[in-house]
Amino acid sequence: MSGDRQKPGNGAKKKAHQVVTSADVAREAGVSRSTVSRCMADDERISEATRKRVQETAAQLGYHVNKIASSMNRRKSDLIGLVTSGLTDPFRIEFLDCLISQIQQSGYRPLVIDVSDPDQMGISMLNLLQYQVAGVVVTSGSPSPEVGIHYLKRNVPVVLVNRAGRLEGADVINCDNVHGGELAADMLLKSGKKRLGFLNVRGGTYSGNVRGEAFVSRIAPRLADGKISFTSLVCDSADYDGGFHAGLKYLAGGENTPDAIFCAKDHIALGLMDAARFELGLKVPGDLAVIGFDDIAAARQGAYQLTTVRQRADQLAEMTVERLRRRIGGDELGDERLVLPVEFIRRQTV
Amino acid sequence: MSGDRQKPGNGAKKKAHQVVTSADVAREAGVSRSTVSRCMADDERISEATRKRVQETAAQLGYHVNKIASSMNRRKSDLIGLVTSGLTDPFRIEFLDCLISQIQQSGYRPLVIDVSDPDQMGISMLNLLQYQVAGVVVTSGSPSPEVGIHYLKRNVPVVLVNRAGRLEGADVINCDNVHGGELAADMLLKSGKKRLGFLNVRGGTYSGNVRGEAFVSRIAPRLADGKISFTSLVCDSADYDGGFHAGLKYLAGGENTPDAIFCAKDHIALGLMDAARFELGLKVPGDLAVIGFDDIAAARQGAYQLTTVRQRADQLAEMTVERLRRRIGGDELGDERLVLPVEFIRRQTV
DNA sequence: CCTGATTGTGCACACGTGTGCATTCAACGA
DNA sequence: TCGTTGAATGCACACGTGTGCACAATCAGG
Repeated sequence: MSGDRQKPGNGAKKKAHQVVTSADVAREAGVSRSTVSRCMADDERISEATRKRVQETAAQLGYHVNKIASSMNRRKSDLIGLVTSGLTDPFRIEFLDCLISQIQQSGYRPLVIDVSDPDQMGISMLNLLQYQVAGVVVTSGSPSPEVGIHYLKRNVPVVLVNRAGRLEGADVINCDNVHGGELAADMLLKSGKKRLGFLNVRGGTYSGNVRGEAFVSRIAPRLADGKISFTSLVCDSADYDGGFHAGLKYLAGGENTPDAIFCAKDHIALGLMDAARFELGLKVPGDLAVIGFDDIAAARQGAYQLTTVRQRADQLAEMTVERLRRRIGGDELGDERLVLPVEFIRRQTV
Repeated sequence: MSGDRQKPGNGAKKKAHQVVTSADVAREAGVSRSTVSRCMADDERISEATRKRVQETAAQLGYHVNKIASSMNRRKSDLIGLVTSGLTDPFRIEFLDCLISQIQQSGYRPLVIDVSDPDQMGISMLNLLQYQVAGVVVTSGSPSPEVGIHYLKRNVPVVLVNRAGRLEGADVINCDNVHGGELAADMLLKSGKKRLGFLNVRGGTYSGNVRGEAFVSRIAPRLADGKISFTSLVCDSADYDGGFHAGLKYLAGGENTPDAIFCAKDHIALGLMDAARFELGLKVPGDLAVIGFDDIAAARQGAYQLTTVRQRADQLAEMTVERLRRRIGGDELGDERLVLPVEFIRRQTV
C-alpha cells in the first residue's frame, strides 16, 4: 500500500465504477504515487525505464490526470478567461477564432464569459477568478478599475483588446486606429469626392471614435478651404442593419447628401452599401464611395469588394497570447499600450 | 482556531498577499468554516441572522468561493465542454452564440475545444474529461464510439448536434433535414423550373447528404416523367468561396445549365448567387432560382433576400441545454434521436 | 423538572494532485 | 572496506472546499 493516508486493507474496491486515479496506476505499476505524477509530467529525474512502464500502465488503465485536482494543488489552472459579448460582430468572431486556436496551441483552454450587460462585467470578471484562471482576455466592455486590484493581488494577467480600458496592471492592445483613419481620409481626398461623411454607431465605441477623429483631423485643412464638406453620421446599431437604415436615412437625396462615407467598421459599411445599391439605386463607387474598417471576410466577397483598412485578427491574437504567456511565465512587465499596424486594402468601392 | 488540521498559532499570516479563503471569513465572522460554506450555498439550515452576517463579512473581505476546490470535492465541475471546429460556419456561430448564453444562464460555464483535425477529436474529448466537465456538446466531427464508454462510466452526458454520430449513451439532436429537403423540392417543382440541381461540398456532410437525398426522392416522380432533369453539383469547400467557384463552373452556360439550385446550406448559396449575378450576369430568380438551408443572418440581408429553410439556432440550443440539464440532474434517459422542426422561408430568390 | 423534538453549528474526513525533503541504492575512488 | 557522490524514488504535507454525523441549545408538552 502506497496510499498516503488511506486506511490500509479497504483499498478502493468499495465503489464499483470508480474513476481511475494516480494511486491505481501506482499500485498497478508497483511504484509510488509521486512517481506516477512525475512520469505524467515528463519529469527528467525519472529513469527512462520506469517512465515508459508507468505511462503504459496509465494508458492501459485509461488514466488521465485530473486537471481540477492539479489546478487546486498548484493554485492556478490552465484556463484562460475570454470576456466577450455575443458572437455577432464579424471581426470579433474572427479574432476569437484565432485566439482560441492559439490559446489551445499554447496548452491552455479558453473559458468563455458572455457579458451582455456591460455593467455586469465587473462581477463577471470576479466570477472568472473563482476558476483560478491563468489569465484573462477582454474583448468587450471595459472592466471597472476596482476589479484590477483583485487580479493584481493574484498575479493574474489581463489583456484588453481594442478597448479604451485603463485597468492597472493590464496590457492594452489596439490596432492603429489613428493611422487607419488617416489612410481612409487620404484615399477619399484623392478620390475627388466632395461631401464626406463618417458613419458610426450612436454614442460611439472607443475604436470607432478614434478612427473618426483621426479622419476628421486629417481632412481638416481641406475643410478650411471650403473645397469639401464633412458630416458626422449616426446609426442605431453597430451592424449590418444599422448601416442599412442609416443608408436609407442619409442617402435619400437632397443637397447635402454625402458622396463618400467612411464607416467605423466593415459590417456597417456592408449594410450601407446594400441600402444604397438595392433600395436607392445608387452606383458604388460612382454615386457613393465607401470605406470600411477591419477587412472582415465578407468584405472580400464578390457582392461587396469593399475598400477598407485591414487589421489582422491573427496577428492581434498572436500579440495577445504572447503577452499573456510572458506574464504568466513570470515576466514583470509594466503596463503597456501596444499598437498593431494596419494596412489599406483597395478594392472596388472607391 | 477553527481550522481543521492547521497547526494552531501560526495562522495564515506568513505570506503577505495571500488569497482570502473561507477560513478567513470564518475567523472574521466568528463561525466555523462549515458554516461559511453553507452560507455561500444558501443552505436553509443556517439561521437568517448568521447567514446575513457571514455573507457581509465575505463581501467585505472580498471572498469568492474557489470553484476549483469545490469541483474537486464534488468530483464534478460546472463546466460544459463545447467541441467545435473553428468559428467560420455562420450557422454554427449563431448556434454557439445561443448555446453559450443558455449554458451561462443555467449556471454553467462553456469550455471550448477547437478540433481542426477530426481524427484528433477522440483525444480532445478525453482531454475534456480531465476537467471533470458536467457535460459535453459536440457540434463538429463525430466522436469515435470508444470514447463513449469513458463518458458513460463517469455519467457525463453528451449531446451531438446536427451530427450522424451514434455514440452510445448520447443524445443526438438534428433539425428536420428530411422535411427541409422536401420543402425545397416542392417549392422548386411549383416554380416551373426545369433543370434542378443540388449543390453540396465534395464528400458531403451528414446533414447535407440527408437534405439532398430527401430532395431527390421528392422530385423522383417528376424525373420519371422526363419533364424535369436533375444534376448533382459539387463544390470544394462548404462556404462562400466554395459556392462562388461552383457557380463559375456550373453556370457558365450550355445546354444542361441548371436553372434552379438547392444548396446544402445558406453560406454556399450566397457565394453561388454572387458568382451568378456579378460574374456571369444572370438574374436571380429569373435565370436562376436558389434555395438555401439554415436561414443565417446574411440570408435576410438586402443583398441576398435568400429563400431558404430555417432551422432556429435558439431552439436548437434550448433543446440541447434542456437535455443536458436533465441528464446532469440524474434523469435516466435512454439514447434518443431528437428532431427540431424546420420552416420554409420564402424571399426573393425563387 | 424531565423527555423528546427541532433547530443551528462544529468536527473531521475526503476529494486527487504536486513537490520539498529524506531515503535508498548502486557505482566509484581511495 | 569505507566514505562519497549521484541518481532514482518514496513519504508526508498542503491546496480549499462540501458534507455526514455529532453535539449543543432551545422549546413544547407532560
